[in-house]
Amino acid sequence: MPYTQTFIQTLRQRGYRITPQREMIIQALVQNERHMTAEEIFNQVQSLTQSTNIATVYRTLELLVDEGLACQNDLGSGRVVYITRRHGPHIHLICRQCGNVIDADNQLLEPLRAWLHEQYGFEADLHHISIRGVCDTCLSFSQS
Amino acid sequence: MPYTQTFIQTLRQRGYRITPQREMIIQALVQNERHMTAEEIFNQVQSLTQSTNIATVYRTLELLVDEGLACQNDLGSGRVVYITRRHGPHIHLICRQCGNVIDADNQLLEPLRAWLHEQYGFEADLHHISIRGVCDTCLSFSQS
DNA sequence: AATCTTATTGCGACTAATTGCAAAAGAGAG
DNA sequence: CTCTCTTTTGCAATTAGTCGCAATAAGATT
Repeated sequence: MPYTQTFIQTLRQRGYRITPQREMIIQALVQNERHMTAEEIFNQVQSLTQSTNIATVYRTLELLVDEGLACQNDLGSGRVVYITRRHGPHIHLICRQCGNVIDADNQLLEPLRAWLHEQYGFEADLHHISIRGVCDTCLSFSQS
Repeated sequence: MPYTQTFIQTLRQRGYRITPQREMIIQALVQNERHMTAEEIFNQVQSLTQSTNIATVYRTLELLVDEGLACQNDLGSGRVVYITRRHGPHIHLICRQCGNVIDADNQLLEPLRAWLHEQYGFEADLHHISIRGVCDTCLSFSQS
């Protein structure tokens, strides 16, 4: 609950209007503390009140991402997932053969981030990054 | 032309059947030597023969990606683009505010690739990677 | 509390991409 | 060349996500 309020205060301070819809969407995302699809969030909000629309969920999530409060990730499931930035940063290694997702440590990204900033003035969002490839298991399969 | 044939031979060797549709799709992708959407490829193939379907284009492109012959990238335009892996590797820096795409050098990715392989046995596909963030111009805007 | 301005919402239409399934066709064997 | 087996295709339906626009409602002002 308190973190939900922090979220809402931040948005208010930045000049955005706080609507019941936005409150409920943020609450769903904060309380679950995991990757969620827009539809999962929509269903949770829907169970509280009928007056919500999937388009509003998408728009609110887009706002949170744009404001740097949430991360958006395509984990290859055919649906984009969202999570708050409160969650510790990590790399998602997505196997393009079996579809498995491995969570890797992201310490190696620090030099990359620094370099991109230095060379291109680009503030990279490496908090939750997805990298595609082939996993251990699938590699040994194709060798045998 | 010769590279198209190399492509086709590789697929044949791996047990895939070569159809006129696949040949034309591969040819379009190889000859253009740039990022292309599925629809662009479809239109080019369509101009050669009517007997093609957009679903086949998507399925063929998916095959090329799975077989490591092409790269798939979401550059934030709302449409996924494809390019052959013959093209030199690089990083796409996508600004989440203005949508601009900067092409960066990818030399810094080598240590990351080596580390992912060592630690997780994961063969990362860092050939054409997309990184989201905020660009130079948009950063200085928000500061002023 | 009433009014005003403008951001936000809901709706329906639309787009990009995927999927299930029957029909078509590639490639190997005879 | 024909037959057979299995992959691939085309089609139509479906899904995830976006967009334009009129109606609604935050939040500031009085």
